[in-house]
This record gives sequence, structure tokens and C-alpha cells, in this order.
Amino acid sequence: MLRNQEMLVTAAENLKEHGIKNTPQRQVILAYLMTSHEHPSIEMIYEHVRQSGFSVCLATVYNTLELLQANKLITEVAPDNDGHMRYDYLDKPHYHVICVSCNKIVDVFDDSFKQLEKKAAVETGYQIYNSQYEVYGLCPACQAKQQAAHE
Amino acid sequence: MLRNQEMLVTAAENLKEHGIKNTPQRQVILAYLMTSHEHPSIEMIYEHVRQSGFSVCLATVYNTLELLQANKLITEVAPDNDGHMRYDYLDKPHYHVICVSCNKIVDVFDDSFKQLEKKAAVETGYQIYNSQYEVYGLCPACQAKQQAAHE
DNA sequence: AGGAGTTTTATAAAAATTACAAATACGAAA
DNA sequence: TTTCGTATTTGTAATTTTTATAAAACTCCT
Repeated sequence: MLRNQEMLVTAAENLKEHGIKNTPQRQVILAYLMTSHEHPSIEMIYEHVRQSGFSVCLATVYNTLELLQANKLITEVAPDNDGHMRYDYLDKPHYHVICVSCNKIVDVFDDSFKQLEKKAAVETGYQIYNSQYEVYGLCPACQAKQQAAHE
Repeated sequence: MLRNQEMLVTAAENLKEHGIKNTPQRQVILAYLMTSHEHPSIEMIYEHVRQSGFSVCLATVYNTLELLQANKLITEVAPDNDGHMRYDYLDKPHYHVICVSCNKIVDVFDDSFKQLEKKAAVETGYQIYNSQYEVYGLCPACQAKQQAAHE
């Protein structure tokens, strides 16, 4: 598991650059959001940290996510169809395509939706900070399942 | 309050068209989402119905919102900064500009973000149902407040 | 108006989130 | 290094939000 070690180091550097005190819990949580493209829920993050061999409690997961969000390292994506909010590392501008059946979330690295921010500012007088685009549909696997069911 | 009466009728027709059984609670909730542009939370909807002189319980609000959503009459917008999900009537395509300070939500009737759906389909193989765009920033009132505070 | 089938209500149960104080860990400074 | 002040984590408990349930009330079709 050298990869994991490396990611923990990268995450640690990331935290330091943002002036956030380093702790094992924060490292693991941030590394998880940076590498896995699962867009995990609170519960998934909690489980992941424990399975990585570190102690955590849910309060820490909540606190850490709030902290990382305040520092614009991560963002809420959207609640999945079980009502659980999902989280993502704030990498290059991208949007999310979300399966309404299995909740699989795919990144699309296309920043053209960002251009609408200017228009929004003009229309509303708001001072814009950022924006987010989500697309809902059926992933290929779930399309296939649906096909099979109809036969 | 003739306006309100009219809206209740319009909402009732809207329900009928979708084959949804009519009840006072459903009428008021839908009319509220159709006319107020507050993008209310569960709690706000609950209070509004009561203040309109009808009985409701929270379970009914939850049930009704789920039903209206399933029938694509309304949609979840996004959780506000208190963590409360906001709801909106599904009118013509538009996106939301959300104040991160006071949670005020403004509609912008510009459907250009919808054009990205095609690209998303090609990129991901998903069968797209719909999409949503949210912009976050500071509303004019909160900008002014911030100014005042800095003096 | 009558009656089958829904919906609402009230309440309880479950789940998710937040609060808090004690214990621990971090990292700056010596 | 070791020490020390401060920040963070932990383990509950308390709160809040959401869901489940069964009885009562209501809709709407005839």
C-alpha cells in the first residue's frame, strides 16, 4: 500500500498549505476525497477511516468536513436518492453526472458551466463566489438492468 | 385575498392534470411553491399551511413534497447554509442564485445550462433525465451589510 | 348521499446532527 | 528533544430531523 502512504503525505501537504493543523483523521479523510472518485457520504467516510486502521467518531467526520469545506478544499455535491449528502474534492472545475438508481457519480471535466457565473452576476447583482452543475440520469449499468427487466 | 383563492384553484387544476387526488393540504403546498418565490424549506412550508388556516402535520408535508417531486411538479433546490433543503416549483427551465449569508434564492430564467445535458450524455453514456445549476454568492443586501460593517 | 380506497393526523420510533466536557495529540519554542 | 499552551478527538447525551404506523377523516366516483 505505498500508494496510500503517498496520498496521505500529499493530503498532509495540502492541509499545511491551507494552514490547517495536521491530524491522522484529517489526512485520511482528505486523501480519501482526493483519490477515490466515489463522492462518499458521511457514513462512507466514517467507515473508510476506520477500515484504514485509524480511530474516528462521527463528530470528527462532521467537524472535518465542515473545516475542509470552509477552506474550499472540498464541496458538497448533492444528496443521493437515499437522502445522504455526498462530498467531493474540489479539483479542477467539473460537474457531476448522478445515477438516480444506483447513485453512482461521475465527474466531467468541462468548465463551460462556469461561464454562466458572469451572466448570473449581471442579472441578479449578487457577488458570485462559485457555482455548481449537476446532471441526473441513468448510468449504463442501470440502463442494462432496466433492459433485462423488460424482457 | 382573492389572489390566494385563485391560486388554490390553479393548483387544484394542476394536481388534477397530473392525476393526483386533491386535498386542501396539497393545494396549499403546491400553490405556495408556485407563487411565492421563497424556495421554502420543509419547516417554512409547514408554517405557511398552518398560517393559511389549514391543519397539517409534518408527515403530510414530507409525503406531499415526495409526491409532487415524483410527479415532477417541484424539485429540490439545494440545502441552505443551515442545512435545510429548499424546494421550488418546476416552471420553465431556470437556475438558482443563492446567497450564502441570508439564504435568499433568486430565479434566473436562462436555459443555456440545459444544453450541457447532451454533452454529458455523450461523455458518460448516462441516459439523462434532467439537470440543475446553482450559483452561490452574496446578495446585494448582504453586500451592503458587509460594507457597513467594514467602516 | 353511500362507500371503497386514500390521505391526514397524532404519536412513536428511528436516524441524523449537534453539543459538551474530559482526554489526547499537535507543533511551536526553548 | 522535551515542555507547554492550544486545538482536536472522543464518547456520550441531547437535539433535531425523518420515517413508520394505525386510527380517524376525507375524496371522489357512482
